[in-house]
Amino acid sequence: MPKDADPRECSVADTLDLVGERWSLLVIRELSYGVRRFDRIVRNTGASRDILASRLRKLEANGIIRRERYSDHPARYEYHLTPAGAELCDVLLVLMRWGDRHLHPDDPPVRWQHSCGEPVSPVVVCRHCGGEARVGAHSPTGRGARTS
Amino acid sequence: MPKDADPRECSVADTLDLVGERWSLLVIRELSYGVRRFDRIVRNTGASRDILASRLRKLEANGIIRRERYSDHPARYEYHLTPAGAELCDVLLVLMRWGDRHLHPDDPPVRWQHSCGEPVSPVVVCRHCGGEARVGAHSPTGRGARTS
DNA sequence: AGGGTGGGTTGTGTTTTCCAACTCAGTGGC
DNA sequence: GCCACTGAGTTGGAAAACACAACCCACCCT
Repeated sequence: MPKDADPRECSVADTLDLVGERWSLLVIRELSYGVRRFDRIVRNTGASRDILASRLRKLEANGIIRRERYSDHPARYEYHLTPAGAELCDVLLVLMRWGDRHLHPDDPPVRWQHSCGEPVSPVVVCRHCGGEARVGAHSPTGRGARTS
Repeated sequence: MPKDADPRECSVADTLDLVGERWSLLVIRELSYGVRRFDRIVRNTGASRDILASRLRKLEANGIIRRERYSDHPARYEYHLTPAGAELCDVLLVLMRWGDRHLHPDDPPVRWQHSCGEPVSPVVVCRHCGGEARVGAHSPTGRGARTS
């Protein structure tokens, strides 16, 4: 951190401290697809095995994933999302939507079917009024709200 | 990339290639707060100056931010979100909500006031039916949809 | 006995990132 | 004129993160 830094207090930054390193969100993506085993996660993400091992440890330490033994002798584990981890799927969905729109406008690599029968097309809305929400639409308040 | 890797085709991964490096999303956060100048972004994010310079170049090259000269002699620039960049604010909002819930349950560092008068509390919904959307609720289809 | 799978760890490089210090062209004070 | 300050970077050297093949161990199958 440079000496002249005075970082904004911010939940975005704090969340990224937990899941913002390379591969972490892709691990969560794999778990959300139902892929639970080390080797499969390596194959599907492209992360190297040592880094993946360390990411899994960190995510587990922070209560985002849970390790479950499915065999003793030899010890074998599967990884699952905790409820807190599952809430991060929102983030994936919004990232996916941006990439679908801006990087694959004609053929999204994956579609999720929503319970309404349509492919999911996620929007972020205000839970109070249902209107679209966007950072910057109005002014922020609170400890981290400085605008310069 | 390990030899046995066969990474999933995925818009999440492709989006993270553009904005997933450390500091990139915090740069976008600062621009969304109306902070536009190099030194202020350094101060508010805590990124080092060289890394910030390289992130700004990359984001500009990918059409997420735009550089605008506000002084000649000496040349001085401000940074702005492009429309594509502004759409990434959704991601920030969802990350912020997760951090507010799980890391600052009692006192969120920042609140955004929505046009309805309430503080914004973002939810991700399906644009077709308005119901809550979540990855994993139903099965994926498409080129990147394998579940093992 | 030989090969394959699962879940890692180790050793050894390569690449990023960090941070202070420096630059260069103005601006404001006195 | 002289000094300090600001803005927007760039540079050099050290530290941290990352990559990748190779190894390990214990089962399982044939």
